[in-house]
Amino acid sequence: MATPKTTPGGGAKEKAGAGGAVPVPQRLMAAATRLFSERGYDRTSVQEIVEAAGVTKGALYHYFGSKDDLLHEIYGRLLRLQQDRLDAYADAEQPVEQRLRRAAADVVVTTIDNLDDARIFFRSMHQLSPEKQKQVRAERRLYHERFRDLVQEGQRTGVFNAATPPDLVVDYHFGSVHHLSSWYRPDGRLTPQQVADHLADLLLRALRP
Amino acid sequence: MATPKTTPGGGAKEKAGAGGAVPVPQRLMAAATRLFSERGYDRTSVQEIVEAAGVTKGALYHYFGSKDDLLHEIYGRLLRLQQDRLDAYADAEQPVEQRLRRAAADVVVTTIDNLDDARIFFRSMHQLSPEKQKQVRAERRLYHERFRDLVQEGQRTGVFNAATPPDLVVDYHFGSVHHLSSWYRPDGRLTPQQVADHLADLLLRALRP
Amino acid sequence: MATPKTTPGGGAKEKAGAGGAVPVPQRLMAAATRLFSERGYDRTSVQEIVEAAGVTKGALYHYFGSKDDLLHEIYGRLLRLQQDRLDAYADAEQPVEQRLRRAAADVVVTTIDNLDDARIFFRSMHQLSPEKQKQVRAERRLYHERFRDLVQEGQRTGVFNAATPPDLVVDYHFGSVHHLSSWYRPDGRLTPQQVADHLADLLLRALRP
Amino acid sequence: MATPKTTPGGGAKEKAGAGGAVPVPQRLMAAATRLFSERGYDRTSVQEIVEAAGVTKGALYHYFGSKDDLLHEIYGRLLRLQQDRLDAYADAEQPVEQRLRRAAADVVVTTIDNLDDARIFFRSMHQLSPEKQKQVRAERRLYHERFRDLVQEGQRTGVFNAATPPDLVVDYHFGSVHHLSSWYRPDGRLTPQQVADHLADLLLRALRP
DNA sequence: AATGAATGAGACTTCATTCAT
DNA sequence: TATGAATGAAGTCTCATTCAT
Repeated sequence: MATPKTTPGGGAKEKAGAGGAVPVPQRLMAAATRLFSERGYDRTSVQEIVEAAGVTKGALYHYFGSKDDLLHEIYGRLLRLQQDRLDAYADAEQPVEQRLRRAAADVVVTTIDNLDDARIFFRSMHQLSPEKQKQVRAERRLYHERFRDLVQEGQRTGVFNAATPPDLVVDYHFGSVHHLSSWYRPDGRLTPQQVADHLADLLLRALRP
Repeated sequence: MATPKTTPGGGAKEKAGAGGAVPVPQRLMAAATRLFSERGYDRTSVQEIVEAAGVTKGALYHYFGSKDDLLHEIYGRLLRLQQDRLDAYADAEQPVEQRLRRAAADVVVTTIDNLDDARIFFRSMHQLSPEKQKQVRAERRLYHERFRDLVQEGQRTGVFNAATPPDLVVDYHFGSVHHLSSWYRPDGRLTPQQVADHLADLLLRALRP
Repeated sequence: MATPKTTPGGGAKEKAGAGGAVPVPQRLMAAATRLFSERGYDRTSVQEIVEAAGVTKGALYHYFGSKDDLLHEIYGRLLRLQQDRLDAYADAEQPVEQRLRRAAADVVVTTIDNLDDARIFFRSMHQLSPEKQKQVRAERRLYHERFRDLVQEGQRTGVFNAATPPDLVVDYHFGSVHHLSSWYRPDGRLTPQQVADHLADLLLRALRP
Repeated sequence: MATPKTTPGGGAKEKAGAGGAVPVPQRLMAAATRLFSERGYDRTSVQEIVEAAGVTKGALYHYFGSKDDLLHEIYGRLLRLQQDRLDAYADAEQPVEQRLRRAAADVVVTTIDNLDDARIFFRSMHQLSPEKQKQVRAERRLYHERFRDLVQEGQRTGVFNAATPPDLVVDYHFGSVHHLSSWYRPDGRLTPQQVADHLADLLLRALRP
């Protein structure tokens, strides 16, 4: 694998002259994200991606080792984003109740803001190559555990109802987060923030002692 | 299109002589269900299905109009099952609190009992042909509305907290139901009934006034 | 892999009506043999093979699992032929001198008669998949050993000069056999039988005590 | 086409400062030789060659006009070497019997010492461009004829058996030389010199009157 | 009721080579 | 002297479906 295949889009070399020209790797990622989200990974051909990005197949394979790699990059982008945000909320100096509420609401807003990524995530994960899947799952587990620790802390300190196993509580909340990409429409009645507040409320109410 | 393609497996014509032989359409459905669940709809070839069912391609196309039809049948099977059960719980003569709790728990157990069907449902819906997808969505909406009406009834009568829009409550719960196929393992610590009770508890607690 | 992929061309079902129609698998083998010999395995595309055979790519992959399989079949055909003939000569009731001479001459004639197969054999063996290569090598080794045993027998009984290790004698002779496909031209001065007699003479003279 | 493409590696311009650094053209030739021998010409990509040599594609195309050129260079190197050695042996002041024996043995040792080159030679010649192939064949013919003249001389003077056409004798011997790259292993029981002596013995014995 | 040979379009990927820098 | 992004053609193989039997 040639060098550029590792961190596509990392460099800042843009086409001279065209001030706002978006670099090829980014164009490819954007096209792939939209298409994967619209019609699914398997139903999107490499040909369609490169046409949408305005490049040739050779260019795609210059930057990405495989179609699978594109999917992996999309995952990585979302995972890093969400992990960073969760860490920030979890590390805050606040009562656990507030930390959990904010983290729970934030992941909803972030998911809605990146609804294409999210839809791809929940729908196409099993289409990743086994080894990449393993890697993604491992990162996902870290995220889950961080979230679970918040629940656990609240239960231990008596702030939350301890009747439900904390792992199950996390899956409960993330079920509703995953589900967002199935029903949320940007033109619907509720803003992302409103949805987030409602879902966080439901979670916190469910955890009241 | 030959006659049997309309309601495959409906008739009881089994291979003469072989008392317990499973009819071909059922064998095909079972094989397709397992394979679609394991590796996804697009990654399962018709050839693999017929091999797993022990028949030939001609036989499949004798009973089903297309690969797509198999998927549609799996959906129909699950949808009918869940709609029937929900109707029974919703029509019961009990306080709305109990009716909702039982319906919410039951759909969890039913989903776990049919985890392959459920996984296919949440993962491959967008691979159905547009018209079949429309039909499935319409049936799904009926189901959703029936469930929502229970929530609404409780909110109207003051039994449930009315702070959250009832549609959102339904999506909240069904998010966690969909998510089951991503994490539930039959060999895990919790039985289906225990998971169902926990999730119903969380829902009911979230709805406390 | 579907059934027909195992022994292509085994069945005798020919196109009704066309009395002398050659079955598809044979047509494919013949086209592949000619093309592989002419321009090498890697330089021959599947497209070219099916065009030469007058069928479609789908048909090729119906009968053969891969391009590699075609090559393997060509090998199998030649190996079986040569092994059978060597066995017949080696088992004959004759002095070892005559048995070796006849076997040595026969393999020359057979090689010339199947010069395309032979050229493919010596040129493209390393393009077989590793496991098929292993299998071919094993069969080849049996052939080599059978031939070597003849040399050894003559050396033990004093009929042949024992100065050279018998394995080396075999490689010596088969080197010249392999080389035939590099220089022999059907329109040259010597008939296959004449070449065979000369090469067998050289071998036998080299083995004189 | 830039100047250096004609005689790559001929100049002695090495990287200033790095005393023992091997010049780029040589590094490329060495890498190509190893890879072509290991996996064949067509199966070796330009990318692999430049990676193995530690340079980039641009560098390769700076020194060589094409991938094909690399192959041609390898041929040229071996051909020049062998022609020079044969000339030396053939011109020696010795009885023809000794001159032939020494030449025959020497080509065996030289071939074993350059087994990668030899393997490439006998396996990938047909992958050269037609015109380069013609050129190589012409040089090869000169070599063959020089060798044949030795045989002929011996036959004319009665030192060798004249029963076999001299061209055939040459092909006979060179068949076994070509074949070396198929079976000789450096870790085997026989040293290059021993193999050479055995093969020369066989040839000379086959030529006894 | 069922077979299985055959189709033909389209899938992902590789690669030698060029060219602006 | 050397880079490496980009090309574009060609490569092997898969697959849902049809149809004569």
